[in-house]
Amino acid sequence: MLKHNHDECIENALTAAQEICAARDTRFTPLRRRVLELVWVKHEPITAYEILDLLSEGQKRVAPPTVYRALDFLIEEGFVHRIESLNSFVGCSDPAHKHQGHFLICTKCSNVTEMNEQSLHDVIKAAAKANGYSYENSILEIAGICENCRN
Amino acid sequence: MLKHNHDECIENALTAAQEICAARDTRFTPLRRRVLELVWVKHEPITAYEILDLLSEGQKRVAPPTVYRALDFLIEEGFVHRIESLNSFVGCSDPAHKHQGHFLICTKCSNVTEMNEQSLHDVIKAAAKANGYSYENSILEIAGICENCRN
DNA sequence: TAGTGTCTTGATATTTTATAACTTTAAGGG
DNA sequence: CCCTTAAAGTTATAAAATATCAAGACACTA
Ligand SMILES: [Zn+2]
Ligand SMILES: [Zn+2]
Ligand SMILES: [Zn+2]
Ligand SMILES: [Zn+2]
Repeated sequence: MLKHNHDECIENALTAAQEICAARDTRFTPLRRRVLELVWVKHEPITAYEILDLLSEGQKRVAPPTVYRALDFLIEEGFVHRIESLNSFVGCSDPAHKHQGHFLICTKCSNVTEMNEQSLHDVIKAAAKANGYSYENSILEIAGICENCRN
Repeated sequence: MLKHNHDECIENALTAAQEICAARDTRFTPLRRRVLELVWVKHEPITAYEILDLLSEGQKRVAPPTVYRALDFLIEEGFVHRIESLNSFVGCSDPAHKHQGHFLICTKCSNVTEMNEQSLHDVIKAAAKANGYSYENSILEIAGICENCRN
């Protein structure tokens, strides 16, 4: 992840989510907002139980369903993606357009880059069709070393 | 999965594994053989605990590490792939050449088709490079409906 | 404003998936 | 046969996710 103002980064994500929910008439409750914020605070994949720990700081410990339900909502709305190979979650870089995320994962620094490339989607859909399958969705998670870490 | 003689299917997988291990001087023990057989018996992804149950039939119940260690070996040797999105395991369709598996998963019948297409690998590697990442490995799991189930 | 239905969150318990750590057994080389 | 190492057994626990029921918040309307 290149240098950036991360506070602004978080703020943008929260504002975008707020607006999208208003437009869709879905409820961006304080809890959901807080969980989305926590997903963004760490600019890396975060696990449900890490979120749970952060959420519990300075108050009665929350239970797992609280976190999982909020994550379900955020994923459903397209604000968060799940990284299957890491049992973790990341904020979506393009929440305005619901989509399936395709990811690059750095095995050194754990940073994740989301690829929003139509051509990649097209190739994957074509592969499904070529093998006689209809296409519903796909997960693509590429492990490698990011540019920063190679220098 | 099209009609086929599944007993033969299993037998082929076991024979191939046996020969590859002999060539590599790795140990294809009775337990590992049995676990590989169980992975193949169900021509669908199978979970570690399903294997555990089958393995325990008619004898003292085996413990999880027994299964997970056998699976680790089989994956390492390239005889089995893990399906991340299902926490499950499938036999590899081309064990002679170690590789990363790319899969089509039918959401109706749960059948899985392994794609061994170089062009797909090339596109994925190119996507990594285009985003500044080196390539180590990748998982691609496409969900859809197979040809059989659509008819 | 009280009643009603729906969505959200809280709370408790349990299930599912996976690994750590240590012991015992088996295999292979001299 | 002795020694070393790899494999399998054993016990316990960690990590990830879900089921179920209760309580609260909210909006609609009667
Ligand atoms: Zn996204
Ligand atoms: Zn990196
Ligand atoms: Zn394969
Ligand atoms: Zn099918």
